[in-house]
Amino acid sequence: MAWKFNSSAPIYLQIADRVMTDIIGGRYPTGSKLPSVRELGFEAGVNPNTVQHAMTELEKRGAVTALMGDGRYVTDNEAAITAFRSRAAKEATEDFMKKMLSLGIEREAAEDLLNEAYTKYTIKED
Amino acid sequence: MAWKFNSSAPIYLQIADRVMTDIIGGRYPTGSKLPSVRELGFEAGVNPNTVQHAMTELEKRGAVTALMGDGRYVTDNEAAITAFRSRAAKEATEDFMKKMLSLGIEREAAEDLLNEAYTKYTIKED
DNA sequence: ATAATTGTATCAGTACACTAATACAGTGCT
DNA sequence: AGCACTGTATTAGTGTACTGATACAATTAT
Repeated sequence: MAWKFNSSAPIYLQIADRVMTDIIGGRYPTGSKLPSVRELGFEAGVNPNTVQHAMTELEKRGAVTALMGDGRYVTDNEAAITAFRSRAAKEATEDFMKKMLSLGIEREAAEDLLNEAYTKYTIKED
Repeated sequence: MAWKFNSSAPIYLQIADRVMTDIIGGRYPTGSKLPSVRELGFEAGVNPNTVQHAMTELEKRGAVTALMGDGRYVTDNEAAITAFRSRAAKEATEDFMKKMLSLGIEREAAEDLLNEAYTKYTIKED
């Protein structure tokens, strides 16, 4: 099934972010082999060249390494991935806080909303 | 001073979102007059046509109304703005929660990070 | 009426994301 | 050696965001 893309950002960046999140979240484990650009392109419903573009981005960030003729691998540097996770989490958290403040929503109300969201999500999952 | 834009999303949408957030946050009060497209274009450092595009977007959402030859006004429908705020807050909250979960960060850790962010922010402000 | 300010529309040009097709380069398997 | 798989590169074409210039339309103030 083709992935869902947001028209407001370049597809290659959305692919890069998704794969990056999958790496950080452990769905592509440390040192594991990634699907080929052709495979991912088929899965996502985009041209392999677009996936290639996304992967180049992830190499810039140091998250993956390409081996000519072999494939592409998640970095085996566990510490680096931990650092990626910390950074991504911190950014997401601060962005969330700033967004809520700019909407005129104070700390307590924001925490209440978050609790509500988690509760609703948890109930759904049980 | 020109606004800061993220290269990964169309500028007109970033302008639309910023103005929308300013409306919801009360920096453009209910029923108040917005800066002209030329004024905002100068302030943001973009072409007036780009601002026009952003404003058309906000009109689709029902947040602003244009009066030919006069100017552009925030809707005077207080309830609608409250609804915008609730929706935006809910979306931001759920996006945050999903992002943290996909990063492999559980509820408690996420709440800790949020508390940390607020504490740090509050200390800075005092 | 006239001037000034507003929103709106159109046109041409630039930049770039994305597609598509194709070729080439390197590795591993048989 | 040969095949199948990988990543990489190149080229051409399409769509669209954005700029810039310009013109027109409508309202308000003088």
